[in-house]
Amino acid sequence: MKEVLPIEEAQRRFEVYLQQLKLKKTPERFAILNCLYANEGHYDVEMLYTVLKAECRVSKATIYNNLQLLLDSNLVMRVVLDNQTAYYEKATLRPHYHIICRKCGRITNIQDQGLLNMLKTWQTKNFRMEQPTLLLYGKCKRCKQIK
Amino acid sequence: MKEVLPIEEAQRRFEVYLQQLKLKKTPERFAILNCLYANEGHYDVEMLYTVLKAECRVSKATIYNNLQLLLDSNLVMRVVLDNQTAYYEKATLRPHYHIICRKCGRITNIQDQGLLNMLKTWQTKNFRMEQPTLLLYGKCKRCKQIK
DNA sequence: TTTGTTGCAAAACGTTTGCAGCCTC
DNA sequence: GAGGCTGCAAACGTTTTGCAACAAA
Repeated sequence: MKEVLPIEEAQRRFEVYLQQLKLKKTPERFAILNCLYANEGHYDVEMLYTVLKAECRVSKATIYNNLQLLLDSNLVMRVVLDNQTAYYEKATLRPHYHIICRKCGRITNIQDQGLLNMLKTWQTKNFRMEQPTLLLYGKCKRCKQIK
Repeated sequence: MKEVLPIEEAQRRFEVYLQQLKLKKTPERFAILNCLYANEGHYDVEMLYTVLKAECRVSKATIYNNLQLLLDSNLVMRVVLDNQTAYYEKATLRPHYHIICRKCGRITNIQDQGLLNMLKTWQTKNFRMEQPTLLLYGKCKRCKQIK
């Protein structure tokens, strides 16, 4: 679950990626990367904007643009919940899925090799599958108790 | 996969549901129900609006309002894809999951008791799970050939 | 007749685009 | 210095809300 690149390595790879595409190393780009890599958890654009705004001058347009860049570089992942909001998190080295509490909204990552294997054996001749999106909604321990 | 209520039964249940909540049986409400039950497939609001507009006078606000009602009555299901769009379909009697082709956008329903069972055994003491959302993105047979 | 429902328009969001000025390289 | 990148504001697309007119019960 903690299998993510160290922040310095992520930065280095992002530099290489930008260089390859002849794109510029702007402070805003690294601010977004750093925010996601320095923290656990899942951020929507609004949350990112709030956090980043506190430490530097940045606009939402820039955040949107650069999140796309970070997705393309595979350093960041995106998950869309059934509230139609996109959340961003640092990429994990192995696939993971999400548990979402309906009550408190908390998003937790889970990994399960058995499940992953099962899904892999599922390849039908009619469909070439990408990494599956598995969202488990429900109530977390804490919220279960509150009832 | 074809395990859905006959349209007449769905209508009857919707009537009962409306009655219980002392809501009115408006033609718009049944037009939406009928559209989803008379057709296979997954409709977003825009598609529903186009179809319904052709056969009767209806506004999008009404469609939005009544889709919520149909969801609450469990006669209609909603799935949100990673394009952040909500799609609506008639409810199936057993859980199903979705295969989505990245190329042509086609959404196909799948059922798998083995997978369902596996997910059920997954109940952790920390989480009470609702029906899982499983989205399988990839390329369908047809689009695989086009390459 | 009563009350919920409708269509329309406006508002409220989230996201994208256009553009003048700025900053990497 | 050139071209990409930024912030800002406007545009855009989707969903919600307010309201007067309407229709189901």
